[in-house]
Amino acid sequence: MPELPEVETICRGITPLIVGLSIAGIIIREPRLCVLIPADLSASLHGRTVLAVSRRAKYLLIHCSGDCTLLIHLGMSGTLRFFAEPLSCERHDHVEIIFDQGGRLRFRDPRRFGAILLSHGDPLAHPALAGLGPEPLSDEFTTDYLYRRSRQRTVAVKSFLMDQKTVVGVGNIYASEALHAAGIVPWRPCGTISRRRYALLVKEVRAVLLHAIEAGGTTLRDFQSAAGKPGYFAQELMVYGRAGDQCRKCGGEIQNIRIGGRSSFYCSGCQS
DNA sequence: CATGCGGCCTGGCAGC
DNA sequence: TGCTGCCAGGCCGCAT
Repeated sequence: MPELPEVETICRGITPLIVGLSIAGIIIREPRLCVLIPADLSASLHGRTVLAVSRRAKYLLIHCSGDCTLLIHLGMSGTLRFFAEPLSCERHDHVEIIFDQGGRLRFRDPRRFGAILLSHGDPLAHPALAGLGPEPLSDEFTTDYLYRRSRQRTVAVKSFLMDQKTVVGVGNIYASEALHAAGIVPWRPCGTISRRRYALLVKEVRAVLLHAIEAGGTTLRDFQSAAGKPGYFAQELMVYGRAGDQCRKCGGEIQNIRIGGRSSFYCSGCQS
């Protein structure tokens, strides 16, 4: 589910709801998601105040008092929702953070590919975050950077783009979308792409992500914001999930092939 | 080192 | 209706 726009949507959604609240406790029903055992996690968080919420790559960072940060990854199927009132929990409601002021943050993740980590000190130095590439919406993500990094490499440009060491936050949906917008066929070896085309790709990656954030993310099946609302970018997808349909730009037929084990969508009319 | 693939999990859906 | 197989937004570790 969640690529950068979805995580950003959650981040913006929960920030005004939980900043300033203090943590009364944490309920962990599925310990496999957490690196720390429940008792340790609970002890580490109890009594701390939420100072800020931010996003790095596809991780959500909940910054707490005492130099302690909760890192939450939503995996493929995770959602994070805030409830003002206690509600009975459902299947796959694995973790819940309860606040002294009332309200609770609930982490649901049917496929359990998500993770909850705890960082002391600088969260960006945490092993989960330390080796990641630049943020696509930052100044570090430039044509030169992508061009230089891709030289002498043979991986498909789509896999290159989805590699979180290249650039973070771009997953299967937005990689297909950005490559379509840039007119680049997804299987092209990344080392054979010109600087000029990378310039366009950088621009289109940024554009598609910003556009998706504005729409509140893409809801294919179960993504929802912290308030439980779906994202509206699905209706604006140009290629993802549209195999056999007409390209909205050129009328060609959208193709679906597998690259690096992932479904990849493109239009042979617009992309080369 | 770079690349490609299987595995981790469950649910939903198409096809029989 | 019910079963089977396949697919799914991510990422890690292993074999080549």
